[in-house]
Amino acid sequence: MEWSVQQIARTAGTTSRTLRHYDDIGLLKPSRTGGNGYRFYDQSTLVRLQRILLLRDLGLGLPAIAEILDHEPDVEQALGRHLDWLRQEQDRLARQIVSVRQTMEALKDGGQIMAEHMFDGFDHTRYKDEVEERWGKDAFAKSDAWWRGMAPAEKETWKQRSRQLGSDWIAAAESGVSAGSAEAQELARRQVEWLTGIPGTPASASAAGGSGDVKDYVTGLGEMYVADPRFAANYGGEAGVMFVRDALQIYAAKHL
Amino acid sequence: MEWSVQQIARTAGTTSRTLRHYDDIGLLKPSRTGGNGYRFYDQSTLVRLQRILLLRDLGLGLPAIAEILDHEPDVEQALGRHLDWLRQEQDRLARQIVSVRQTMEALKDGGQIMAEHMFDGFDHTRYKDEVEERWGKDAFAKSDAWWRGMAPAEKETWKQRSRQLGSDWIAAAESGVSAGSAEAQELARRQVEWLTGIPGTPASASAAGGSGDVKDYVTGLGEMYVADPRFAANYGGEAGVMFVRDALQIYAAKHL
DNA sequence: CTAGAGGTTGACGCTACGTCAAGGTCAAGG
DNA sequence: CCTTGACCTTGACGTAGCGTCAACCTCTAG
Repeated sequence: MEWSVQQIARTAGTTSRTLRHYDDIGLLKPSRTGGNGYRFYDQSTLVRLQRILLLRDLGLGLPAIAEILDHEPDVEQALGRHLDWLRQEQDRLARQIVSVRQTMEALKDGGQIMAEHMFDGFDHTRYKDEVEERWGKDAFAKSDAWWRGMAPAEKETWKQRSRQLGSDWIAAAESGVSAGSAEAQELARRQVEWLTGIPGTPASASAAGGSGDVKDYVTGLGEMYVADPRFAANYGGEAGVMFVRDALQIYAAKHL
Repeated sequence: MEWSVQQIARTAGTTSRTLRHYDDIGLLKPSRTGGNGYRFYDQSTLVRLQRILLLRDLGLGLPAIAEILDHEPDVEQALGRHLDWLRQEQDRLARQIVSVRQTMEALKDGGQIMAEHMFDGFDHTRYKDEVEERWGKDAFAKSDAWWRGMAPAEKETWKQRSRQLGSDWIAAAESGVSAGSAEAQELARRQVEWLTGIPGTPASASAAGGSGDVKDYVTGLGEMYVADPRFAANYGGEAGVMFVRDALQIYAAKHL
């Protein structure tokens, strides 16, 4: 008993194109090929096809399926790995769903937010809670008022400096220089200088006088960067933030 | 102020290749192109890039992103649609996870299961609960014993008939003939004949005598096919099962 | 003999870039 | 002036799994 492509395709619930594809990649060869090139399939190939389709429905890729069918003992191990992969995908989707909903809420709160902050990589309000908790409500209020009072052009310049600092840090970290190098220390100096411009922080308060607070503040900042995953994204991954932290620590010990 | 590809790429946290791609597809054109072909970007293009990357991180496709950025009012609607899509994907993954785990458990229970039933498209035990609930435990026990007592070759023949019937139904449904046509009615006859071979069903009990039960049974069978999504898969989708149901109903009314 | 159904082999299309390959451009140093 | 090295350019292939023509045989039934 043997069948043509269409017959097999209908029986198994797939298409002839799929069968030709499986033939091409060597996943499922016809049991016989006629002199006219026609493909014919028998029972054993049909069974193999149905195994393939079952595994495919479970979400496995064709190479993985070939692996399983050719080395049967690995089947449970392979399924286990696939299960892990499926769970990872679900987690990823869960995170994306949260992000999308947060974005939508932010857009509802004020359409302006989008144009001004949400989409330009410098969301000043996003850190409200942390700033308040760390440095007091007063600090955030001052800082916020300062920001809102700024002209758009000034804002742009400010944001630009922030971004430039970030990318310079990344470039330095990737270049492989040490955290104590002159290059890194210069960046640390710029970072502190930049911080001095933000009102409500110990750095700005002591811009003139200079107190021991600043040292702790700068050192603590580095630790905070490392602990908070959002900063990792801005400083080129985990290695990047650790580089920033070390550079700031060394700078604080030497100069503050 | 303008920057080169690499500078923009580092600032925004992406690669120059991505920028060239966005240029190619028209998603993000450089603000200026030098006589030497070099791409240069300014502040506004940088902002646009950052919007693009934000939306990309939310999982949107590039065409969707272009849509949003070019017709801003649609942004929340677009995000809503995207959210729906993300949820659907999560559901799909959830179903796959369940399937994979079931398969793994089935493989643990008896490695034989795989070779004999699980993978050959005729999982006789899969319907145990439904069969018991519908026709009583006795019916399932009989049916199961009958199946287990069969020689492999006989089993193959039986499964073959089942598959052949399935694909013939699909072919008939797709050919566009009506449920009352001679072709469909012949299939219905074969289906009833096939059912007669399974012990423990009203169809087999009355194979000789013929009682009113059979009519109800066959009619009910059609309804069950329609209600159960697993059958839809075997009969070429929703339209397919409806065709089968109608054909069986007409046949039962005429001949039983 | 001629449809018509069904078969074949290419080959492009789709997502979003990664990854060579081959070759200009530009600033700095010998 | 020439070289080196960093940075830029335009192709073009590869990826996963087929869908979808296109152009062209083959077989069967009327």
